[in-house]
Amino acid sequence: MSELSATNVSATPMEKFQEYLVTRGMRMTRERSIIVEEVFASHAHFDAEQLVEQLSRRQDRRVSRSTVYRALEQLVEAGLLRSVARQDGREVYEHDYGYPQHDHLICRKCGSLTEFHNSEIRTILEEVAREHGFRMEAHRLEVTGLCNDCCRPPVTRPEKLNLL
Amino acid sequence: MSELSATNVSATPMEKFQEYLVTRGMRMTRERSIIVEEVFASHAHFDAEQLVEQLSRRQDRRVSRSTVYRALEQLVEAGLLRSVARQDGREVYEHDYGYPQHDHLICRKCGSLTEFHNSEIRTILEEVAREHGFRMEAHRLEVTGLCNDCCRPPVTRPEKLNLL
DNA sequence: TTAACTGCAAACGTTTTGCAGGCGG
DNA sequence: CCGCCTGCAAAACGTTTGCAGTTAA
Repeated sequence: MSELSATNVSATPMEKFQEYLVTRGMRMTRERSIIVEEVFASHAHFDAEQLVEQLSRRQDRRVSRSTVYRALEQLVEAGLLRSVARQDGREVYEHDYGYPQHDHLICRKCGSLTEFHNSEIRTILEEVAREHGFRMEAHRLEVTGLCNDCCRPPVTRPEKLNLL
Repeated sequence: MSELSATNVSATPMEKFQEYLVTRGMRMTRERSIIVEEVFASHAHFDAEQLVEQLSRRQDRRVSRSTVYRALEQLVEAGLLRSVARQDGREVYEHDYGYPQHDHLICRKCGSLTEFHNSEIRTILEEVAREHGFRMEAHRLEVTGLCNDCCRPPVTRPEKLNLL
């Protein structure tokens, strides 16, 4: 029962981060708590730049870019966030903690990021890892192509109409 | 039969690149051919920096960093290379043309990159894409964790031997 | 001949870092 | 009060780009 804290799955992100910090002699500062609050206020994908901008609109306190980058690294390490893709040269993050495992369809044209869930993939990867004596910790699967909206060919009209 | 060149799968990488270039009014220069030669001389994964360094050791001609970056983009576009992962902030490339589809196990400790093949994954992704009306063009699957060698705990010797 | 290509150096955008002062526990 | 944390500015990093001269076709 002494391991309860280590396996507690019902804690809030803030509590989980707190736990991560204290077990490493680190501190829950005002800046870190603001960042966690902001990050978990919505479920959207985001990159460092977007987070910096969102934070700059808050009135409670300014958080510097450096602190944001440092916190993102810690949140990933703590298992609260994961980096899921790279877009326009920036790392894209999303909630990891308390959010079901999934992967992404990335449209190369409009940049849209669509989540999909398929449990077989994880099963296959576990088997593959076992075969290779590899201890899998995470995976990142980016499926690129054209989304439903961008699939439609650039021709505005079918050839048939040109018969006239 | 007029489409032979477009569907020719037995051409060498050099020939295929040549074809890509001419159909776009581009030219097969000395630099580009040296790069293709160097890239397809071995089957190892590499990044731009490594390629630049390899090329700098050649005696036939110096190829600038800019030209390397420009060529890498073209080789990916031509379907000869694909970027498979990102390591230490650098894009990692490997042969795409004439090489069976596969994914990678990436050790976060030693950085080793192990290929594995699993045809089910592709099948699943095709199905997922269909369900979402997504036209899949490619996928990138990075499985991170600890490789066989790095799995073993950091203890250098069993406690037993310390009994003496 | 001429337009695509190259090397150079400088620019670029993201991310990291050294440091002096601030502040949590 | 110790030492972790912050903001700042500057550095670092991989990559891209403008340009003037070079070269393939």
